[in-house]
Amino acid sequence: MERYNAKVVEEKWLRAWSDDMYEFDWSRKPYFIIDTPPPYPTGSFHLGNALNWCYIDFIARYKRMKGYNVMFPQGWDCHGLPTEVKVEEMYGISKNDVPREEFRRMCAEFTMRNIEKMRSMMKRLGFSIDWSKEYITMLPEYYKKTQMSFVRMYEKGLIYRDCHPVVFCPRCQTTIALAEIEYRKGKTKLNYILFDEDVEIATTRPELIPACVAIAVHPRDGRYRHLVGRRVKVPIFNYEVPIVEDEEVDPNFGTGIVMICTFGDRQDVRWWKKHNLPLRSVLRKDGRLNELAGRYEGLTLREARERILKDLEREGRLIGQEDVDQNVGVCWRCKTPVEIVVEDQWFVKVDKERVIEGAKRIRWIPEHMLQRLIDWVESMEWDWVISRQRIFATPIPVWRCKRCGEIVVAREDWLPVDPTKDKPKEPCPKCGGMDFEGESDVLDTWMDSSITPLIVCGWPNLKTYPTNLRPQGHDIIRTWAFYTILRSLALIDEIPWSEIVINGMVLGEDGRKMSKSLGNVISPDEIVESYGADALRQWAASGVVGEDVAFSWKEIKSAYRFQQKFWSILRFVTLHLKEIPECKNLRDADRWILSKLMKLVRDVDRYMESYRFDMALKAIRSFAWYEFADNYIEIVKNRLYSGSEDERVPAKFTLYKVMEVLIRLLAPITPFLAEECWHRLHDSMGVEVGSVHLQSYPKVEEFIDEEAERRGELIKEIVIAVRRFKHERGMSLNAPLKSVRIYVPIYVDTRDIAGALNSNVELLSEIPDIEVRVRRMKPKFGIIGPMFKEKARDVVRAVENLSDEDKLKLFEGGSVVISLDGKEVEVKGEWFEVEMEKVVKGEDVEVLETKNAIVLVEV
RNA sequence: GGGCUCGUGGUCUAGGGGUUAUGACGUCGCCCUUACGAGGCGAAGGUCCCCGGUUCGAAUCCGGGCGAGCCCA
Repeated sequence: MERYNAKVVEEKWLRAWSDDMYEFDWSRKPYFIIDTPPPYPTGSFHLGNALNWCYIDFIARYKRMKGYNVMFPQGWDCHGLPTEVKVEEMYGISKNDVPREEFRRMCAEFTMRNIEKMRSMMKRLGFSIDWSKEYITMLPEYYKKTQMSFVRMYEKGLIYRDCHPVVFCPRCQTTIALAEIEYRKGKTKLNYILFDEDVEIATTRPELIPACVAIAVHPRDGRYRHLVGRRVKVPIFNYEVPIVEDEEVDPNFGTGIVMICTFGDRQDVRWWKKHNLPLRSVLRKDGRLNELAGRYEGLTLREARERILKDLEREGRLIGQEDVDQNVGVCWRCKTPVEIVVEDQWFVKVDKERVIEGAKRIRWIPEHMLQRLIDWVESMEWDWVISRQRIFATPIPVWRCKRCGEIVVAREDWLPVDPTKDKPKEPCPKCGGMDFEGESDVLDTWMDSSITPLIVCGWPNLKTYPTNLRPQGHDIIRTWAFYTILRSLALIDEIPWSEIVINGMVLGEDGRKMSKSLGNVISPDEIVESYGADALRQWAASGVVGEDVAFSWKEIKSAYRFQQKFWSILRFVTLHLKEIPECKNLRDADRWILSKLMKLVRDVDRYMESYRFDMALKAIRSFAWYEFADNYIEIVKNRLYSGSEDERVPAKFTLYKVMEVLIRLLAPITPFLAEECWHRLHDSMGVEVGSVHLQSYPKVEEFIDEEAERRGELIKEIVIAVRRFKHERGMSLNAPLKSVRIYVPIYVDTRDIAGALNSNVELLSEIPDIEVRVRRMKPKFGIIGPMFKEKARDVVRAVENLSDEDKLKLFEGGSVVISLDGKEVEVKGEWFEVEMEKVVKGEDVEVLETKNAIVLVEV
């Protein structure tokens, strides 16, 4: 195979590799356990996932080669709104149109199909996942544990039920957590509305007038001091509300008088609590107004807004309107503006201090990502709402006694349960009643996915803890990372991972977020199709962990090109290998590259250890391409082709050694290329080997040799200088030279220099006697022309005829006096561009100077 | 509005007090050199965002601007 065909090679190894290569084994330590974040089975494994998984795989393969027993599990976080929404769309139904069971089945089926699609892409990309550890959160053996975690936290008093304002999505008809709100910039109208005859309020939410419970002004707002304590009538609805004062009213916004509703936004909630105001909930669970809204009952908020504004206008109470910018909170899933309602819900207590303290005990990479978590936790105002009014989710294992109202939580040995179908196995502990109502609310999906580190370690019978590593994106620090830390601390009083590696987002080629609407989405399939998985993996490695990376076809192409180069290096090497060569008679050049190879191993190992895959790959690439291929191989070619046996063997050994090490260094990053090369290399020597992925990582061997490196650098320097000289002379690079004499400060092996230059090489024992001579004086006619006009040529000729001494004077910036038509004229050095050359007195040789050597070449 | 990150040749990027600032892509010139022309050799191209400060010395450290991105309000 002359060219490296990534597609053919990769597909071959996908067939050849078996899954058990990567199987984790509890009986062998040391462990390295990765808490893979289970992706949501959307059906497509996008480039962002690919980046994240590449990082995981680099680490997993590296650690495995370093002797760790690595667990790289794969899970699927199935439950949740997105699938419900998709299924509703697909079947053209709403969740309530079919029985719960049926709806769940539809979601589960859809999810399994999606998982299958994503699995195959993950396999195609060569991830060393231990599929025997796969878990699927919607299956009973998993959600049983989710329920168990609920029960345990409930028993510890960390979960409670309460009536509290929560965020509600009217479209999805469910509660959502604070973390699930997104903010959208938008414009809206600020409405000036007259209450009574003299109180002019400004509001962006006129539709919430029926929920108005107070009016507020700033305490030091001189305009309205007299209003405080008064009561005003709410227009249209004609009930009275108090006027209160509060520091947080912005006197500069609108009229400086605001209406407090239950609830327009989170500020309303704060005021409502602080001023102990009554509750007027006007929103029904279907997102429409209820009976408190009087004649607007049954309307959606949007409809009500229009009607109310119209009615206000008719009554002469709508005094004015103006455009304002506003950021509206929307549901992360469907982008519908969210509302705040008060509902009986289940909450998880958030112990901010504890989470922050725990998070600080985890090593964050990059470090500054910890700050994001801290900022988020510190800004949390409410506990975590975990109940959802949906279907496809883990049921909350709780019943209410119909007789006495007692809450009955399932016992662990009853799990898994679905309280909408199953009954408690004991009578009500309080009143002995047997009639129960099962909880129909279900758990937030994060309740499933925030116990994954526990699950992979066998919880509740933990085999080890914490896990070593959580790799994930920075977009889900406030959700996934936060919830997982919280739950791990709550359940077993231990942090979930000792390290967390954060990956950036993948941007489109234009540097903007990848999105369908921008049309800059690239799928892993496209890349794999034309360049293969290894090229994609190299692209992933080329960014800095934690920073956003723009996708780039250029990077993919240069990765592909490196593969070709590496392949061609391998071909050259195998051309010269028939058996494993002995390590003997090493010459300077061999010792030099081997020493540099060992330093490469040392560096790459450090880079991999600190997750600097970009540095690791870069170091490997430039060593392979520039040091090994361009220099070492060029230098030893002559020895390989026409050297004696004693000269050839050490070169062959070196080729073999360098190649063998490079392949292993590459294995975690480009597993396919490495595997193919590993086998080709050993095949050529007639040696049977196992997979490169079961080998150990290269170690720094005894080849480091500073002295050899100095000599090798000299050899390289000299060869490069003479090759450049030949090139400038238009000579072919293998053209022989009459003689090459070298003066170097230390002894150096001339065998390979002679070979590479195809000439005799002699070492000089003394510094040659070199002097500088002006080779050519190129007149700057732009200066000389205007000065001397038609005499310019004569000036130039006169200068050309000057003695070497005078020319040198011009070169040094001085001036010389010449005679022109009998007159004396001063000529300045700056009128000429002077080209210099170095010569050895009395000899016709070229003098080449390099950093550490003087080379005399005779053509 | 707050927090975090970042501003380096045309583009992307490394470095993070000390000779001449790294590399890649692109551009230009030369080369059929027994692994590779998707290659080799070489060249051009920079106010290291701006203004101050610390220092013998700042692209680098500090302060302040300006700009970008992300996260959050």
